[in-house]
Amino acid sequence: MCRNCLKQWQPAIAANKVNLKVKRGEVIFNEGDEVRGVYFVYDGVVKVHKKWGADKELIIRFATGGAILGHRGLGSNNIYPISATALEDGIICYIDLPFFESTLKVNTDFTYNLMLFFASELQESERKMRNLAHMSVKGRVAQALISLRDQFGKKEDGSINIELSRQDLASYAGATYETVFRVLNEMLKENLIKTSGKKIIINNREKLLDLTAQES
Amino acid sequence: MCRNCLKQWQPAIAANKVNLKVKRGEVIFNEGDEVRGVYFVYDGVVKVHKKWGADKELIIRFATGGAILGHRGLGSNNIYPISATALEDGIICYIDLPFFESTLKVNTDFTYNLMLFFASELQESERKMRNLAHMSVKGRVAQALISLRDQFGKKEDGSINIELSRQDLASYAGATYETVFRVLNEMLKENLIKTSGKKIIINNREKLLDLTAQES
DNA sequence: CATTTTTAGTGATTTACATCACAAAAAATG
DNA sequence: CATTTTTTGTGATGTAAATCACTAAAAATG
Repeated sequence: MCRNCLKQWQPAIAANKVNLKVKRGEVIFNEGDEVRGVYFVYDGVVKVHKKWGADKELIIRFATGGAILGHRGLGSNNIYPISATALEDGIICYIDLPFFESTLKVNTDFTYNLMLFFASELQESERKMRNLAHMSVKGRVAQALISLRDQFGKKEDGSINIELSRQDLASYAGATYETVFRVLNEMLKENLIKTSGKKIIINNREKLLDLTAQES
Repeated sequence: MCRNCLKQWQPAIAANKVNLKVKRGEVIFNEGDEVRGVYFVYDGVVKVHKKWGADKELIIRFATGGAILGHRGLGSNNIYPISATALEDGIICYIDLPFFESTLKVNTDFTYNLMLFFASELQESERKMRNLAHMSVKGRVAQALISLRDQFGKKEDGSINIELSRQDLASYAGATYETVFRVLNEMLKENLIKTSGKKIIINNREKLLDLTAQES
């Protein structure tokens, strides 16, 4: 996505970007920080999350391969509304705001694509909002597993190709660790999933989908 | 916002737009409908909402004066993810998708502004998500009242310049009618607000804000 | 490799909120 | 203007999920 621009502009990008190596657990930016630029995830996985109190958080999304980070700080508000933390070692490309803005002005196709990307993110965000408002934890966990499966694919052994801590899974589903733990146990008993350590294998996608669709 | 384009393009807009009169309660489009164009609210108030089951819904936002509607259907997905219903009689301007897309291609400044608008909507949406996940109903109602006050201003008598049914207020706060009703009663007792029919006056904005900020 | 720190696992208890089940008032409708 | 329909007001009851309060296992760290 960083490479969605005019060919003529590429040298300028190369000159203005800064590649950063990040380590597992490293905070890329924090909500409340002043916005100075945008980031692109070159390698690794980054969680985008909103904190709440001392130890509660809600994971908004996971950013990988080429995804833009920190764009929510664009426009009037010049502080980040969310935080970004690396879940594994990776490489992040940083572009400062003035240059990014001129990039947008020059590469209108890029702006157009970015706009479309935002529209789809908005859709996703609103879907999640409704889920939080009206779906049971079990449904939300089912939804979370399916989303993870869709975004990250699966390994040779069939397990979802990302290993989250139970706490992160809970934050992604918008529930507490304990409740998610219990729900996972239920799902195990019902043979919908199989776990081993942090690995999770989806056995019965259909039934999981059913859980996300039911009325209450 | 519909008038954010190049002057040269205005005649084209005038030729392509269709003005629709809508009545209170009229559905402008429904989630699941095929996307054929975008709408702008010229006059009146429109609620943008997601349905859930037979009688549950979550109100995402209220659109007024010049706001765009239905843009979430842009891009790959060609069905509306949300519904839009008029809350009062008003005038809606409709522009079909092909023309809207060419407008975006020609008016790059407009596209840029639209992108910024989406970024801010995304921010707002994610704030609401976190609220739904971690805030009490009381906090969410407080937040809802403040948002309404900020968006619609107040009348001469100090009441919020929009009259919602209790059910709509509940759907906006993401809770049930009964719970919101009780919460409003508490707020009345604590002298944070004053009501008369559907009118709501905010007496103590500070304390309402406190409610939205507290930990649990 | 011993020890601090983090993550996982699990029951008991509490509570915020939804659900149910009504009555009364207000608004819409023929 | 009488009557159906919608919105409002309010208690009683149920329950999903948070909170609390621990033990056990893994990982990280010096």
